[in-house]
Amino acid sequence: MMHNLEISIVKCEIGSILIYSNTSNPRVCERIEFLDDMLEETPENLFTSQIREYLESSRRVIDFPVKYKNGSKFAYILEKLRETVSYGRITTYGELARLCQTTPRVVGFAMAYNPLPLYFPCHRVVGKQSLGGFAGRANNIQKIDGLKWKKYLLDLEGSI
DNA sequence: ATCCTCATTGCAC
DNA sequence: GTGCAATGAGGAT
Repeated sequence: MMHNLEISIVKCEIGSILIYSNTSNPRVCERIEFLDDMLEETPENLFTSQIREYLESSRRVIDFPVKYKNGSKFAYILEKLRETVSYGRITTYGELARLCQTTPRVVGFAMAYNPLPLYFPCHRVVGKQSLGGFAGRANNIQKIDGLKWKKYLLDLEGSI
């Protein structure tokens, strides 16, 4: 399942961002996760520098090489999100669902399974009446305060 | 193969 | 207000 992945770590105000990349050529990012704990940072690389620039507000688009399972409805929804909702903007589950010809519920599911948050900016998808949710984990069993991260990212982008 | 889980919304009563 | 249908994919068994 998780065979040859290397973990890079960037710290921020509220915790750590974990970047899982493969070790083959070319190096691509396969997963991004959030952790409430403050971990030791790893040496700088393409992935950590982009994340750090984003956190310092000098970068608005994460565009390092990634790999994810495409061709599914979920992947389509994530791709549509990435191409239509730019930095500092937000949308709702319902709006994105209309754009993708599905239901808001399914958009929520797609966000919950997002393996590459920040690259696919799922934090910019909010509920009609509330902020909605935020899992912040693609696969691990760590429990984090997801909403705290969603608010942090939206605040960073000035969307509050 | 079956069951469960997971970040929603709008409409009917 | 409450109830419910719509409805992808992954993981466990």
